[in-house]
Amino acid sequence: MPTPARTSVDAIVAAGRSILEAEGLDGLTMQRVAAVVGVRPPSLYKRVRDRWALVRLIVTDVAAELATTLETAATTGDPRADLRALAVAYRAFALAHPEAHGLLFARLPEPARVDATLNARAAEPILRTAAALAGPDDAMEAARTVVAWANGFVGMELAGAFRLGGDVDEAFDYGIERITRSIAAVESAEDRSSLG
Amino acid sequence: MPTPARTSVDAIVAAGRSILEAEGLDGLTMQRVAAVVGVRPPSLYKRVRDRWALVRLIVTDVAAELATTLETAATTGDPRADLRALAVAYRAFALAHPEAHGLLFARLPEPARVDATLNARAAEPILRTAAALAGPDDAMEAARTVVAWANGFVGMELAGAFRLGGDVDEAFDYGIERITRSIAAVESAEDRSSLG
DNA sequence: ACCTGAACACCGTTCAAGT
DNA sequence: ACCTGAACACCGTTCAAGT
Repeated sequence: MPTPARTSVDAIVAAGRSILEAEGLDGLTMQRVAAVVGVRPPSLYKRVRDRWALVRLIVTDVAAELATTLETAATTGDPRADLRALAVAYRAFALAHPEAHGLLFARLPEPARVDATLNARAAEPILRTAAALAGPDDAMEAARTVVAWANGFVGMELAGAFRLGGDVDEAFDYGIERITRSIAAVESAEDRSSLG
Repeated sequence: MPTPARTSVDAIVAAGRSILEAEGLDGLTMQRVAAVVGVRPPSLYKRVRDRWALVRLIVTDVAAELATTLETAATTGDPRADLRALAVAYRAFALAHPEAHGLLFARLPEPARVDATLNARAAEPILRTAAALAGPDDAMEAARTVVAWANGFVGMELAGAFRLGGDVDEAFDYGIERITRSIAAVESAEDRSSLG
């Protein structure tokens, strides 16, 4: 006799994300997840293969949310303004979901790695903006430079690595401004005057 | 009746580092460490408070090694060449010790966090070089821009995040060159000609 | 079909008892 | 002093038995 489902993959992923954010990856246990969705731990294995598969589902969820956030962040049409908006949106996302963001770029075992196409979707707005700024030939290198900087910046911020004083917001502003300038194929008038 | 010590903190840390690099943080268990150093797990608690304290000792060891590596990397006296040398040395260190490097910037629980003074020692060569290039007023922001970029770049490289094709070495070269140029207080002659 | 208790292998950690 | 076996609480995972 069939029994009605008492939970769902969506509920499990949602519970997992909230536990992850509250207690970190170590706190994300199958037992905690089961307790939150209201089943016994063995029942989770009807929906997800194992804990790493659950982590993969969570990371995928986070990556999709980030991709959507970035897609809606670059809207002005001016590549310089768009690049700054992308960096600001990315940083805000990371600070709002520190554990989830950490997982996005953590060294995870193969079964927890997110699909490459999703990776591409999140990268697309940056790649497009970088191409507009640096020209098609340098687009990939320019995009990687921006992404590496932004990723490293918020990663260090979240890891508490900026411990030598100074204003972190100021360093962020300085960074995005200099990097934008450096990957631009042609200097703007302001660049020349401020460099003089 | 006193018993001769059968292991040492140094041996435990060394074993821990080698297990970490071979099997990742999840594989770094007190049981594996005990087996490698040749004692039973409870004996480890005579030398380290708990597993996170051991992680802290390991991270401290790695950070000290990185600091020494960076200190000996910037030697030409030319800040542009030194900055590139620092970036190259940092990347080589990270690629040679991927798990250890990952730990260096991971979101670790408080008891595993490394001492701030060691942080400062590792940052010093970069801060000095950035100051020579960007001037004293922008030194901190410039150093943070370089460090964020380098850290993000190798972090993404190690996490397998560069999956859209293109040459990763080329992106690294492009990045360090553009960032160096962008934080320099005064343009060099080559900058002007290549920007023209 | 889905859920569960029981079970197994593993882990971190404590502690009394050994030398 | 240091080391150990035994023990406890916890974890991931499997599986036969329930509905």
